[in-house]
Amino acid sequence: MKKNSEKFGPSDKCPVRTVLDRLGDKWSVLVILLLGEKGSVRFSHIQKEIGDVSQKMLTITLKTLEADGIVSRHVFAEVPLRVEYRLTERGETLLPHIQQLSAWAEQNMRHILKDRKQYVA
Amino acid sequence: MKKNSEKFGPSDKCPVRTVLDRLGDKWSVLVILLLGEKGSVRFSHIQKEIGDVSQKMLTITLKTLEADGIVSRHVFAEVPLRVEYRLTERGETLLPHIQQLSAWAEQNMRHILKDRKQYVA
DNA sequence: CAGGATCCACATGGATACTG
DNA sequence: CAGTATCCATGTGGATCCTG
Repeated sequence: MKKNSEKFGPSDKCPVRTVLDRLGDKWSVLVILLLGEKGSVRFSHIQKEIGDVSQKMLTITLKTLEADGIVSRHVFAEVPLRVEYRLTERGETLLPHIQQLSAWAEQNMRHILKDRKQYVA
Repeated sequence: MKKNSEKFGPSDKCPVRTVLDRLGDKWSVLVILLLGEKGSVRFSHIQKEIGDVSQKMLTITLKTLEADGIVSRHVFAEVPLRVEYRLTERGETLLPHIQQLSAWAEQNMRHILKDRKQYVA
C-alpha cells in the first residue's frame, strides 16, 4: 500500500499527472480513437476526419504521441509524399480505456449537458 | 452504425469533446480519484492532498464537476464552516474508468518517460 | 502532401488580498 | 474555513506563409 501523499501530491513522480496530462490536450484522445478505429491513417485523412484541427496542432499532437510511444510514423517515399500513422502496441493497450471513457461520455452526455444548463452558481 | 463524420468531426455534438474536454483540465481527474478513494472530503483536505492546487483552481474545478453532476457539495453550518465534497452516483460510474486509465498510466509511465527522453525530433 | 516557422489571440491557471 | 475578486504570467492553440 502506498502512502497517499505519493499518490496525489506535488506532481514529481505522480504517474497520473506526467502521463495523463498529455492526453488532456485538445486532440490526443480524438486521434487515438480515430487510429484505433481506422488502423493506419495518413496525415491529411486524420485532419479531414477531425475537421477542425490545424496542421500545426495535428503535427504537434502526433509528435507528442510518437515521443510517448503511443503512435508510430511511417513514411512512404512516393510522389506526392505519403505519411501514415498508427497505434503502437502500447497505444493498443491504451485504446480500450479511452474507448470506455468515450462510451461513458456518450451515454451520459445528454444528462450532463442538461445539468450543466440548469446549474446555478 | 454511425457515420464517421459524426463520431469525430466539428465538435458540435461530439460527446467525447463536450464531456471529456472538461476532464482534460489540470485537476479534475485528481479530484475524482481522491474522492473515489476517500469518500466525503472537505475542501481544505482536498487541497492538502493534492498539494499544489490553488484555492481558485480547486474552487473552479469543484464547481465545474458539480455543474456536470459528478460531485456533490455538502455544507455543514458549523463554526468554523465545513464543506464536504463527494462523488454523485454519476461520478461513481465514471470513477472506474478514470481509475483504469490511472492504472494504465502507472504501469506504463517508466517506459513512456524513457521513450520521451530518447525521442529526437 | 506533410510539415516547419512565425506571429498572435485567448483561455487557463497562479499570487495576492479580501469576505461571510 | 471556504470561498470571492482581481491582476497578471504563461501555455495552448489558431492563421498564415514557406519548404522538402
